Amino acid sequence: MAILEAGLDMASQLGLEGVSIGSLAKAMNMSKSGLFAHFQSKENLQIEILEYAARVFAESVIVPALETKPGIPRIKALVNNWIDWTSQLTGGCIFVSASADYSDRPGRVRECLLRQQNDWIDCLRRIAQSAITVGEFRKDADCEQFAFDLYSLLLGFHFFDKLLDDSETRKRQEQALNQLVANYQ
Amino acid sequence: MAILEAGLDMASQLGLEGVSIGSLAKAMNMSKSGLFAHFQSKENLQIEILEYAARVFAESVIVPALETKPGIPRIKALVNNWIDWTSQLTGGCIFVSASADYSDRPGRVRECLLRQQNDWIDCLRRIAQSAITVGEFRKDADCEQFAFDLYSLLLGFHFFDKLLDDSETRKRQEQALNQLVANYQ
DNA sequence: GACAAAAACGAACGTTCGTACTATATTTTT
DNA sequence: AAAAATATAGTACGAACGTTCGTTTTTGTC
Repeated sequence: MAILEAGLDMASQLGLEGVSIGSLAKAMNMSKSGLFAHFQSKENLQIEILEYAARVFAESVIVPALETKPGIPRIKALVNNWIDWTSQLTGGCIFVSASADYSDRPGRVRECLLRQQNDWIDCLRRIAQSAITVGEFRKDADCEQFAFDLYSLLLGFHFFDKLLDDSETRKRQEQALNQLVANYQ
Repeated sequence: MAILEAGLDMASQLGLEGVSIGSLAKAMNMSKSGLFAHFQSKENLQIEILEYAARVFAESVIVPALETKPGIPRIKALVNNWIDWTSQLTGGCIFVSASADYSDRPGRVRECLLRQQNDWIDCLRRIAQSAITVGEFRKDADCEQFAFDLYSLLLGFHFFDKLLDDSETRKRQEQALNQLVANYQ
């Protein structure tokens, strides 16, 4: 849906909480009430934006990575896709900003986000597991720890890339990823 | 100032943008206009909260770490102080959430935050440098890279600790830190 | 105790927020 | 072609937003 696409773009700039019915309606050349009728509350709108983002994320980050050869190539593909995904969005990764915003704001939006992020961590863990299976990671490698390490790296990249305008961030990320992978071989 | 302390607490839960003059006044048992008179705009309030947070951060995270023996003990002290700082705040680290919120919101608040975060990265870099000086890091260790790696680790910890309620996060962070330090020895 | 300065107050400004109704087009189904 | 379902628009609402104003209360100094 076009509304959700515009909502996602707006949320990436201003955060999920910054998407107001009025401003989104204006961006869509619609009346407030006309747009509001599609969702029945702001909370529903936020959740639908989040779920739309998850669909885009899955098909542009996860699916293409899973089509790559398991092991280190798949890991690098996933990382590159993730970085492409964040630079595609105007403001930044909606899941990163929402995670900061909703860490202490109970409700259905938080629950939705939590479910999604748990799925994402699971995905990272499984990719490490497949690297073990094909023999590129040590047999006793800690997949949970790998998920923690890799997501930390991505979050760090996101911070340096979006807030600071450090031209060397991409190189830093590549070096960190190489070191990370080496630690598990 | 007591207002800034309450403002910092509120900002850690709701983000800097979520601190409204009215709600902060209510929390302080003051009138909106009485509180407003202290600052002359919301932007000023946000900046003063940010600078107050930086003062608290400096004296509770950085200063005690600098009193520790340079090298790995100082690094570990800094990390532990940082974690204490984040768990001290109700919601989460104000700098983390503000970095996500203001990555694409130009203005004086963003400039202030950017200055502070650059200082913080500098601090991480210097701590790596002092580890080289005392001979605990390789002579050719890349201090910039270390700052990137360590802050990524802290951001990752913050994410796992605040959003997910993963009881093993602390252990994951310790293991990642040990690995990180080992990579630079 | 008088007096100036600083701090807090209550009321109102115009705007935007999310939400609730009702009415009019547009599309789909029968 | 009629009927039903869907989408958009219009208007209004109470509340909260940041901000301004003039007034009162508190504080410190002589």
